[in-house]
This record gives sequence, structure tokens and C-alpha cells, in this order.
Amino acid sequence: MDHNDVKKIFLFSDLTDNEAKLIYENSVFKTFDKGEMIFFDSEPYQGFYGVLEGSVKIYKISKDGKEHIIHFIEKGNTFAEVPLFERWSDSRQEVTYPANTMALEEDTQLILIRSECFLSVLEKDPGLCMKMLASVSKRMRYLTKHIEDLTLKDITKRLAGYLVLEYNKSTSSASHPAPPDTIELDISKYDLACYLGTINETVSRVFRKLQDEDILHVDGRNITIKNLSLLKEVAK
Amino acid sequence: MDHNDVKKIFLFSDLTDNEAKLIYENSVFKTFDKGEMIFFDSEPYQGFYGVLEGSVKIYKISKDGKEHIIHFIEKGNTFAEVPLFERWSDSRQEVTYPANTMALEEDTQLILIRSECFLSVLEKDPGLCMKMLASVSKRMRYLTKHIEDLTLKDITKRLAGYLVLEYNKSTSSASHPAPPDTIELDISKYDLACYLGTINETVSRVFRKLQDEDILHVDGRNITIKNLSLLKEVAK
DNA sequence: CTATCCATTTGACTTAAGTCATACTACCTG
DNA sequence: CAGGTAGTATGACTTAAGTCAAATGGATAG
Repeated sequence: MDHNDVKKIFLFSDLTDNEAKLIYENSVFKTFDKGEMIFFDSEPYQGFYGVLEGSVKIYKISKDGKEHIIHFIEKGNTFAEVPLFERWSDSRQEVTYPANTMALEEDTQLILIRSECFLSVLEKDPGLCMKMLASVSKRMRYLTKHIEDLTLKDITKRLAGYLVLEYNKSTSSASHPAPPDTIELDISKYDLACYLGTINETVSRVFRKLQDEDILHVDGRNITIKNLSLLKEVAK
Repeated sequence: MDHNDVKKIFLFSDLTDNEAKLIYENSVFKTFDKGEMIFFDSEPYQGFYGVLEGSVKIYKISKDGKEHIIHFIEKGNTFAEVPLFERWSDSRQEVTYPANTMALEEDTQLILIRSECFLSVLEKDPGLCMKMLASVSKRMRYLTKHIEDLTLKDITKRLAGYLVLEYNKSTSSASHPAPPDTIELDISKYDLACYLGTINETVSRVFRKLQDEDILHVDGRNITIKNLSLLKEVAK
């Protein structure tokens, strides 16, 4: 672990060595087991995190235990930046984390960047500011789309849309030379349900329906897409 | 209209005169009628807007005509900043507005700030960058809460929550010296329904239910809260 | 004053998705 | 290899909210 690990976070890739060292020296590196909590909703704010290895889910839980996943955060990305700027704009305010976060994989490695240190770097580096704005904006666009899906689309459309996105991800990454039209879900079906704003049973039924319509074939976490254009049509 | 009008936008209140003049000279001021469109979903991006007078709604429409309101934006605030930074981070990208926007009041006055000019000011003013980050973060926190409400709460809770917030707004503003526990809805019940992720009829029925439970009294757009603590309890 | 219009309300009915109970499957672990 | 467990699937049923149709009521123009 040295200051070059800091630069593995996309947001920090353009930092000067001095900046990276400063952040490195003021940060905490932690490893989490699969299913381990990183922080809870309404816990006092410590700083924001970057994912060095593995992935996490950001989610809310209702009074009666219903869970909804807002984001999955993967390697290279940051999360929980929002309270940083809330505190900056009103330092009297006691800020808290906006949601719960849990590690999704074994040996998920995170870097915790402390607010004070980061703000001091940020205020002197307009380029970093702009990158931060770009990063936050990207997430806002994504949240808007999420809201749109949740309110204007039924669960079949939402699941189809999710699968199309995953399919695009897997074909654009170099891991599959000749894409065999099969995607492997990288989350459990429970998490998938929570992400789509529904429950296990409904996801199960929608998968079955799409299978009966010959659009895809489900074998555990392996989904074979038999009719991509129809799947895209369903998602609209 | 002069460069001091620019400073009426919260985000711009700390600008130097020179900065404000630069923005003033590169901006367009427009007045809209109630119900008039400001921009459509997927229209090519021109720049972001600030509300000088009146208010607007930001919303999405589904293929079959269902509407969902994502934000109401009021005097002093800005909207549609997201595409600005998407273009900044990838200038080849042809960016579009993420949603539809419509004026909600007669003589809604807006300022349209062009991307190029604003980015040039922003890159040289770290203070403005930080304010921008704070403003965008505030909206992100709000979007997260919106998602939480939509997925984890039924419509009764959502309506109750909305009313509690409106009540707090009206008592904190100086307009009512002795708050008579009455709030006046500043939007139509149709818009309220679209904001809560439901339809007219359902809002109507929930209002009736809350009235029958003696929690509030509805007289057109005037809502008298008869039992605030119970209303807060319902919202949880 | 009456006609028209729009927003809202109400009632009867339908439906998508949630709940509950049970069953199946694969996989660890002792 | 038996037995437990977590994840998933299926069926029967319930329910919250949406749809459709009709009534109400208030505002405004002629």
C-alpha cells in the first residue's frame, strides 16, 4: 500500500504525487468480508470511501424490514461524498451517512478519505473539483433514471432493462472475446429484487415468464439471451 | 435587468462583479407562461437555468403518457446542471436534457446560462466550484430520499410526509406570524399526484381517509392540520 | 343567469404485485 | 452420506393502487 493505490480511484487518477501522498497519509485502508457492514444509515459522518477491490451495495431499509438498493459501487469508484459538501456549506450541522452500505464480495478493500484533509486538497485544485462535479453529475443522471424506472415502468420492463445493461457491460469488456450471449449475474437474486424495487418471488416469476416467451434461458445465475431485440423491446 | 439579477441566484450570490457581468452578458433572460414548456427530454443541451421568479417542474413521461415529477424548482435555485459536466468530461458526447421542464406559474422568469461561458468562470473560481458541489449534493440527498419514499412507503405515508414538509416550510417562513395550522397547496392535485408517484383519484381517496381519521381537513387547496403529531406518525 | 369547462371526487371493478406457505435444489459440514 | 442451510421456485390467496365511468362543484365567459 502506498500513495499509488490512491490513484487507482478514478477520481484521483490525475492528482499530483504530493496530493496523492497527502491523501494517502490521512486515509484509512480497510478490508471487509462479504456481507459485512461498512456504515449504517444516520451514523455520524467520517468521510467518503473509494473501492480498491470488490464491490458494495448502498441501500435503505424500511421500518418493517423491506430493503431497497440504490447503488452498486464497483472498483475504482467512490461513494458517500454527499455529506462532505453538506458539512462544508454548514459546518454547525451534524451530518450523517444517507444510507446503509454493505460489502458484496470477500476481501472488499476500501479507502476511507477523511473530510478535512480532502476538502483542503479540493479547495486548491480546480481540476479535481471539476472531476468531482463530473462524478457526482454522473450519479445524479443515474438516480434520475432510477426514479423514472421505478415510477413509470413495471417490473418486467425493469428486469429486462437491467439485463440489457448487463449484457452491454459484458460485451464491451474484453473478458469475452466472442460473446456467447450469456451473462452471469454478479449479484444474488435477492439483491436483484431489492435493486428492482420488488421481492424474490416476483423476480422469479418474471424470469419464468421471459423464459416461457423464449426471450431468455435461466440456469441459476447464468442467463442466456435468446432474443436480444425482443428483450430490448420489452424494456422500453 | 442587469448583472445584479444574476446574483439573485443563490449559487451566484458570492460572485465578483466581474464574474457576474461576464455571466450576465452571456446569458439569456426569458419569461414563460403557466404551463409553457421550457425544454423537452432529450433535446440538445443549451445550458442550465436559474429561476428568478415563479417556479418550474422537472418531470418524465412514459410511453403511455404517465407523468412523474422529479423536482419542483423555486426562486433562487438552478436546474439542469448535470449535462454541463457530462459534456465537460467527454466533449465529443452529444448531451441532452435529462427530463422535461414546464413553468408552473404565470410570468416565470428564467436565466439561461450558456455552458462555455460558465465553465470558463467555474474553472477559475474554486469557491464557486465548492458552492456548485454543495448545491448538487443537496439535490442528490433529496433524490435519494425520493427513491426511498417511492420504494419503501405507501401513498398514505408519502402524502403525509409531503404535508409535514410543507407545514414546516410555511411555519419557518415569516409569512404567517401565528401559524393557523393551515397550509395552502401551491400545486394542483394533479401535480401532487404525479409528484407522489400516483394518480388523481388515489390522492383524493387518501385525503378523504386522513380527513375521516380526523387528522386534517381539506377545503380545496387549503389543508388544515388537526393533529400534527398523528400526521407525523403516519408519515414514518 | 346559464352554459361550459376544468379540476376534483366518488363508486364499481380490475390488476399487478405482495404475502404466506410449502417445496425444491445445491452446497457445505460434520 | 445424512442433515442442515441458504437460495430459489411455485402455488394459492390478498391487497394496494390503477382503470374506467359518472357525478359534483366551482369558476368564468357570454
